[in-house]
Amino acid sequence: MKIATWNINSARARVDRILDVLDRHDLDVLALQEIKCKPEQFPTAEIESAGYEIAAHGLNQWNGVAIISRVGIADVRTEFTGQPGFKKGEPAEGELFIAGPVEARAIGARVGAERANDGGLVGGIDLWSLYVPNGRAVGDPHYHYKLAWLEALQAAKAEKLAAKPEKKIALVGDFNVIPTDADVWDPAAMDNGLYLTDAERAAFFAFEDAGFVEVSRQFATNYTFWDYQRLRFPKNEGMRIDFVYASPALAAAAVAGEIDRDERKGKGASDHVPVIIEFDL
DNA sequence: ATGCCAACACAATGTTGA
Repeated sequence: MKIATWNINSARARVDRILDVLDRHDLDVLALQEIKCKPEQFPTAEIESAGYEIAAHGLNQWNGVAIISRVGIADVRTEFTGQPGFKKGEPAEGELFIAGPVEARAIGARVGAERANDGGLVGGIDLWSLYVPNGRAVGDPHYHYKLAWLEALQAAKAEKLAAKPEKKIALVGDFNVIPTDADVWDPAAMDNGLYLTDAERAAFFAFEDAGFVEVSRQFATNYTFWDYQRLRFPKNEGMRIDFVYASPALAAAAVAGEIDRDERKGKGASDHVPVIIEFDL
């Protein structure tokens, strides 16, 4: 099964690129982030015509996540257990951010499963398409929201994995964290060190402590994001912030992978490129 | 080469992102 994750930066503005990536890489499943629309605005007809089913979650023009699959989509969830929300404003004394409505930053579904006679699902992967909050600036309420969001995700998924260690779980998406200094062209260029702080990195690597394995790094070394500004792509001044965490049972099945750097070329590219993993399933 | 920010809502700019 071939799975990819891609921060698309508007699904409506890049329908042709989505269709091209599905076809070119022969993808079974594509997890998207930043679809920037509501489900009813999503380019459903075009993608269904290519033979895929869609589960999309978007509340407004911000954020939004989706899963596209030609191997089935079942048991769709639009938030994870304990997912924090956010509200603008000055936090009260002793608070780091104001809890508010849960944003459209996570969608989970079982893909590639069979339907048993009793109606239950057998096999497949519990796949989550995730768009981690950016954080805006170190110390900003959005930054604390980002850390809380990652910690809540890690806690929720660590619990699931501990309860069923043989489960195939994939946590894929835009983590908005630069895990090591090798994952950015110049660590000193980052505003206030955002994406690089010890707290962000600890939150990122906590998934490993829970048993998850980041499976893209063994197959690919290049960046996944290049800013639109300042010739970042032609100069290859990028960042690696999109990842595929797999539970042990799933990670063992990873046989190939790539980061589709060419997808950043040309007019109308997203600022992120797809990260693709093939599982022997 | 791959090229100098883009998408959205809304109706001129403002918000957001990384």
